[in-house]
Amino acid sequence: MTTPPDPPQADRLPAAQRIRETASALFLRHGSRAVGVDEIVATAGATKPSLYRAFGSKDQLIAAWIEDQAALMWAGLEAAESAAPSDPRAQILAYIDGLVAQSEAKAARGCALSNTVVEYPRSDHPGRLAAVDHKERLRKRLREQARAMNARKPKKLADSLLLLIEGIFITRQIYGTGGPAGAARGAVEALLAAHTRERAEDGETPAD
Amino acid sequence: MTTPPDPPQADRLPAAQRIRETASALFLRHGSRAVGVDEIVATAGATKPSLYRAFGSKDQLIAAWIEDQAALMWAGLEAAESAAPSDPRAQILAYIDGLVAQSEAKAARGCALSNTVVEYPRSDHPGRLAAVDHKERLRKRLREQARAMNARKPKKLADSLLLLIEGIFITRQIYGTGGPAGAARGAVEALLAAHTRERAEDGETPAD
DNA sequence: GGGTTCTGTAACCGACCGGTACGGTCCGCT
DNA sequence: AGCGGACCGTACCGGTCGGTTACAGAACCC
Repeated sequence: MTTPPDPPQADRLPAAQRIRETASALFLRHGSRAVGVDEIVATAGATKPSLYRAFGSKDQLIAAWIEDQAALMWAGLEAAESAAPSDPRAQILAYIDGLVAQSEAKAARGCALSNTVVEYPRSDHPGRLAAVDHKERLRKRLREQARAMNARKPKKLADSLLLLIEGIFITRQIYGTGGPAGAARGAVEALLAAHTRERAEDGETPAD
Repeated sequence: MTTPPDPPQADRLPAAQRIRETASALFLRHGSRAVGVDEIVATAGATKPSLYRAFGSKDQLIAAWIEDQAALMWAGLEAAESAAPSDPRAQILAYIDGLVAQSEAKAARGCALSNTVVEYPRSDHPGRLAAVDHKERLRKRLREQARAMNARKPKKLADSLLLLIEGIFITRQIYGTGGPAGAARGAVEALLAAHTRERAEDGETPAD
């Protein structure tokens, strides 16, 4: 009698998955710090014990969310790569174009990974750790692509691109949809040109 | 008898000022969301009523802190401008160099304004409003400087610089002191060169 | 049919959150 | 001398935070 035993009951996803998806949506909209566990389980139509059975703590739920978001990030990168196989320059441009396009979406709120790093400055937070880890790997990947296109200073080029990419994410949050992201494509083209122009004056450390 | 009436009593700053300075330090280190009012007043050697009498609410204290941080930002910009009067190109480079240098400081945690925008996605937060306002003005100022150096597309140049500047701030938090900020100077030089090189192919909208 | 797995109910915890009513102390002014 | 206001601290408020417990019911598989 205590249990009004779940109205439809069937075709419902398991509680852990509902919680994960609901938390993802809420975290994206309001930031993981602003969303409480009570709100998550209430919105998901689940209960706190289910959350803690599946994830152990709110911090670990955040880490799981970060992994999901990182997977999306990698998917975007790989889509850009497969869109122009064996043309690293076109891959980079396609990736940037994708980021700019999604930053123009109404509800976009930058990069979940970067936001989490900002929200949790303490270096021991599991969500922050996961986010930083993926960002390091992104840096490596960009370096590989910079090398693949025979950039004169691949590390500098990759880091310059990283500055622009991260800039796209936060400026979206600061300036809204009409923000500086619109200049990203042109900036990337200029940087790529500067790093791959033939026989320039050159003359800095060859390791860059 | 209830009041052990303040040991030294003299030469102490007023409570409001102690609270403001203490809050600033704590907000910078841990983020304004992670710091509670109890921690602020305890660290400042003050009490909560003093905080609420002087600032009205925690949100307004955050807004006051943002104003302080914005003043520092403007001071940095004006220092760069007066360091190279009537040479907007050198001013931009000096400003970027200053940002990179301070991003290499041990305890640096990016830009307080940008961080606050990330921490408070809701558009009605007084701290966020103040931060966005100053960032808009920064955008205007960069456009003026871009025009002053006769850039071919001053708006695009200014926005490109903004992407790099914001990129410096967050990548500092993601990658630490050895991060992509080191590539900023070179990237800015490349962008300035691309926008001011004489008689290039040109051919885009003249309003940019 | 019996065990296992998954889930919800309901109550609870200590800590901390932002915020406030009230009373005291000290000062300058008249 | 006396008074008012600026300033500040003590003590307390209700609410919410993340996290936990014991228990009960439903569905599934053998």
